[in-house]
Amino acid sequence: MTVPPLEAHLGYWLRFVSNQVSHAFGLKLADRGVTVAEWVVLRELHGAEALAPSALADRLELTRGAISKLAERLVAKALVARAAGEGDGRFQSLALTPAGRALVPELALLADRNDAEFFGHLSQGERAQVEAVMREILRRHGLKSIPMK
Amino acid sequence: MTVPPLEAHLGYWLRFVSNQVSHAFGLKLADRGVTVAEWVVLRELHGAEALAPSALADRLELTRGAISKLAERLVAKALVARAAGEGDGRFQSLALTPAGRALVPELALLADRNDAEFFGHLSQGERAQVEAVMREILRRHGLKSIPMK
DNA sequence: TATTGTTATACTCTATAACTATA
DNA sequence: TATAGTTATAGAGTATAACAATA
Repeated sequence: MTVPPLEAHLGYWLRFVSNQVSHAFGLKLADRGVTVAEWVVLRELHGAEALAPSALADRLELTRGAISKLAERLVAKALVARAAGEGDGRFQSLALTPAGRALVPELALLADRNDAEFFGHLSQGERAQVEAVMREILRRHGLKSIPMK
Repeated sequence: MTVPPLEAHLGYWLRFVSNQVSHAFGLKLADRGVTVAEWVVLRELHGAEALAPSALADRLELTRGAISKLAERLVAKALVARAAGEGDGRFQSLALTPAGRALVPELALLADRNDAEFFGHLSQGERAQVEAVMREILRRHGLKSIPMK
């Protein structure tokens, strides 16, 4: 029986490259004391006044438990502050602290730099095509909450 | 200061899609009692009589410790057998058991199916282009040991 | 009862470092 | 001393499930 090699699967290549890219980014972020998952939360909070943990969980497609743990770490680092939500007492509110708000643009530069390192050699067209393919895959799989802008 | 959204980075899309693809594959493999990392080791061993842990570590770009742990799990599942290497007594030899050898083609079908689910809608040309982009990135970053076939 | 959030637990994946055995 | 391998430890990332508070 003929077994296709690992490299026959596009999923293999994607996983390999994605791991490299994320790992390299993680090393850059580590200098600033945050992880990739934490960066994603910080960036998401930067776009809003405040968000409830459940709203974050929805947007990032993580469980509430996972968000809770990430939030705990970010609060410990004084980058995020917790507050009681208004009205319905079950809701919490997560918002960037001034330190967190100041940090996000710096981390964004690291993200830019990392992307440039791995994808900078591609033409605009190539980048757009890869992005289009990825968006289409997510769309087909009914993945919600990706801002299609 | 304007901060680019997460979606401005190709690395973000890659990570998102790659995680989805790997997770879906992981669910399929879980039915057969193996993980994605274990599958990669099994597939690698399928192409050879036997391999030393250090050879596997080189090919898969993992540490010897990581390989040791994966091998331990695969041995516990009776899919891989350990033997003493010949000559130099420091070397071990890892090889598929008959059960392991029989399982690999079945897992390969799952890999085919998973790839088809996520990438089947792409044209041959699109698939080839994405793969070419990924290979080029790995090449530029001096990543060794990817069989360029 | 249903929902929000936290906490406890667990597992994969991976790394680093200490250690053993062999060379 | 150098190399192959194992083991111990750790931490990120994530999930599920049990639980508390609120509705």
